[in-house]
Amino acid sequence: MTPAAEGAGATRRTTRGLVTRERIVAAAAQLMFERGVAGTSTPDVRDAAGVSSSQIYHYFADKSALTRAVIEFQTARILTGQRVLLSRLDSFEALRDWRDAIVQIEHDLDCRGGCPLGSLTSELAEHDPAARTALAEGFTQWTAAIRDGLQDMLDRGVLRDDADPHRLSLATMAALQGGLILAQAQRSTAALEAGLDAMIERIAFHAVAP
Amino acid sequence: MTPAAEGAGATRRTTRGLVTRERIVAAAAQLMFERGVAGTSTPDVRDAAGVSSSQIYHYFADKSALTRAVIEFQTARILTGQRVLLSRLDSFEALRDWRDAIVQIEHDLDCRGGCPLGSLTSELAEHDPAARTALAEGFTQWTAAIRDGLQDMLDRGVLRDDADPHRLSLATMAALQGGLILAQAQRSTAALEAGLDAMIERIAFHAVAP
DNA sequence: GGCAGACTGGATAGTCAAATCCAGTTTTGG
DNA sequence: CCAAAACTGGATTTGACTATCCAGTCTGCC
Repeated sequence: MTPAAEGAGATRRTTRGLVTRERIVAAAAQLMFERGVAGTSTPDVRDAAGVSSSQIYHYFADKSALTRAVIEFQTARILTGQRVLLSRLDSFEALRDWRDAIVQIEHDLDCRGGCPLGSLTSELAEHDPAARTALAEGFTQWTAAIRDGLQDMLDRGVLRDDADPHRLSLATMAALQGGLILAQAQRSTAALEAGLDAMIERIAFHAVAP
Repeated sequence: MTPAAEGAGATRRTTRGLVTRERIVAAAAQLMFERGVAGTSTPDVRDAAGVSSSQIYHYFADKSALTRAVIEFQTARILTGQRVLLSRLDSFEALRDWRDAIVQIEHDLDCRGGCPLGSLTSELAEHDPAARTALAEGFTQWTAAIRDGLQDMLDRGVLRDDADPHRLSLATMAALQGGLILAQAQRSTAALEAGLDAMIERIAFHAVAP
């Protein structure tokens, strides 16, 4: 009946339908970012997206499926939104620009909302296995983007051979996520700045001597 | 009518009542840690604590008040639970022991649950100001415990004067929180280990030369 | 231009949790 | 030991949210 559910195989929808679907996901993403998943009801999404209830269940099997679409949406949003910065995260200057941009964004938001993926993680990881997997994949891609930049620095001889891009990128992502959590709790970017700065300095420790 | 609500001023309860109250908080804390606040209903807490519904509302004005009590409970639990390790977090050996203990705990939990405070933060910070304040205070105390150990190392000449205990403790807490989030999403302690190791190495950078 | 099916809107079951009420029991202080 | 208050248990009310249903509309295709 409902031909699509989600996923790849099913009969594709019209352009108009896909636009509507995307509008629902975008509205849900915004609301879930602001209020959390549990704090976002389907009537809320309906009103914000300017559609009717049945449409949500036309495009998504249930709220859980919608949530998974939101995770993919946020992952894509982060990766494309930071593409300019991430694609050449291959020098200390670029690292510092990236750090400054993140701190600036958080500052502009008055430290509200944390990380779009991090917030979803603590809310969903333990009772929605599919969501947890999708979030893990999102973090993996994000971390990989950082790792690639560091690998590039290593290949170009900016970093010494004893630098481990994979481990450093994991540590950087940890500092970022924790910094965002603390920013949200304390309404201050101090921990975020300290965490990212410490990681950049840690990476700089592996730089070839000036 | 309900004389207590919570807080300091009101008529104090009997020992028996306080024990019951504590049993409710402990049960709620465990459930909220496992399933999140929204995923924990008052009937769940009632059953887990072995009390009846009305008792919960006898001791707490509403679910929000219970949640705040859980935050204080978890803060106290962390600080006392890590007291042995935190009280003398004043050498590199102690730092590594602390790091190992945290990784071990997370490993024993199969990376489930994240941080008791971190999980609550992303769920509550944006729609419960009192909870956000309580969480911020919890993080501040926890971070201060780390900072005191680093300050001690600085005072004893283990660290050089250019080390900033406050900033280093903030960065360490960020790496810890982010590491726990990533552990929860990826069911692996890799990022937690990388983050904490990087911070310890970062601190070691300030050590007086051997 | 007209038909099949995709798409939409609002109304509505059915479920579950938050919070209240009240009758009965236990504890505490004098 | 006795009264007053604290405490307990379960039933109940109220409200909100998830998910479904169905009648009507719009779109794309021939």
